Amino acid sequence: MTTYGQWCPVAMAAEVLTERWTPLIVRELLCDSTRFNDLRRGVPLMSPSLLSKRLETLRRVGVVARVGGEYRLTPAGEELRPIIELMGVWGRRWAMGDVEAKHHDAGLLMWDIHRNIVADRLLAATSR
Amino acid sequence: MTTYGQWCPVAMAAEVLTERWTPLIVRELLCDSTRFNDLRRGVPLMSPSLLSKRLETLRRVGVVARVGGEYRLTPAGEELRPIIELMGVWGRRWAMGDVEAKHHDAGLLMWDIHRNIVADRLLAATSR
DNA sequence: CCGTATCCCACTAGATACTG
DNA sequence: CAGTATCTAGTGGGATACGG
Repeated sequence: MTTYGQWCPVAMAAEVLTERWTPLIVRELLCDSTRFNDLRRGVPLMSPSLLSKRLETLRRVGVVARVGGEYRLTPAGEELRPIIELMGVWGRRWAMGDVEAKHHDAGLLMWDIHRNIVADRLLAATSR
Repeated sequence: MTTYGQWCPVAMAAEVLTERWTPLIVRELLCDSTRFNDLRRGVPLMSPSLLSKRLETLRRVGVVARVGGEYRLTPAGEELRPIIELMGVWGRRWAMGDVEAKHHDAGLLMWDIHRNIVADRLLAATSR
């Protein structure tokens, strides 16, 4: 977790949240996955060693706590919920097929189509 | 921008937002920095070539548009505002000195002290 | 079931210099 | 002012195999 060298709250949050896979792990934890292999099933394309490493990082920064072999969000972790939820709202609106909601701009539409194609290809590999 | 291979809105948003420096660039754009060198001043530790690359990525995914030599957020970009703002709230509460607001847990407090020390060291290098 | 260890390569991003 | 080019070191993370 490299720092940004800025005394800015956004940067602080970014240091925690913008590591690869981390928002998805938090999403799983918010959905009450608590065991290692539960979490794995939520991010099946992530290697177990990396998941382990991320959970350790999250523990170190105080977002996750280990309670009796379970991973649980701390209060600080729980308060990431609105951020993850808003990310979901944004992603659905702007990166997925929620075309009705957005402006019918040609550039955006092209991007949307592109993203759908990519996603379709990947859909074969995963369930969620 | 590698994908997560998940048909999940959180993952879609994460693909855009969790690249290094990106949330800070969006923060600057939300504060009405529009010129390249304005943005640079906001992220002084970032190399210009990387900033250029990030802006191009943001343009490609439809978050930023170039209007007459200026970088401006699209509607999709503008709708990232609540996410960045919440990141700021979280960062201030949990990663900076807003001790009053959090539980007086020893572990968290230690972490807070640690973070402050790190930040103090970095404060010499940057203004913001 | 619950992880850790190891290997290794692609790629990221930092440094620096340079140009219109 | 507004970027682009180049170069390289380091590391993040994917794959795989293994141990508690």
